[in-house]
Amino acid sequence: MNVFEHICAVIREVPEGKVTTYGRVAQIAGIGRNARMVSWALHSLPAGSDVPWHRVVNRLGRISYSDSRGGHDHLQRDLLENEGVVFDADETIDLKKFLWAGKEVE
DNA sequence: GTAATGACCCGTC
DNA sequence: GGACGGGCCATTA
Repeated sequence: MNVFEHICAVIREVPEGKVTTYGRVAQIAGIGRNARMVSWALHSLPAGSDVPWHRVVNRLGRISYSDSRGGHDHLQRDLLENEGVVFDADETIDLKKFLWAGKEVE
């Protein structure tokens, strides 16, 4: 199976109001430290995908979107805030409260 | 076919 | 405690 589907499956497991990091998704997806593949997957995600890609942020809890993609990152932040995720004054998410534990704590 | 890049993470200085 | 570099695997040129 393509890692792409693995990554999508993991991201779909992320509940609303929660966020996860690339490394976490990569770990759960079974690709270890290949967080870069996660970024690639999100970058290659179709427009009508059921994957909440906006819940995927970097390890610091900041929005990752092609280095803000020139200013279109506000969309992702808006989606997260709409789900109950609060952002810091520095556009950073409080991972202590919103970081999705994942399946590794089963 | 080879070479370079990538919305990143971890380890070390 | 903070900053820098290297590395993982897959995709694209």
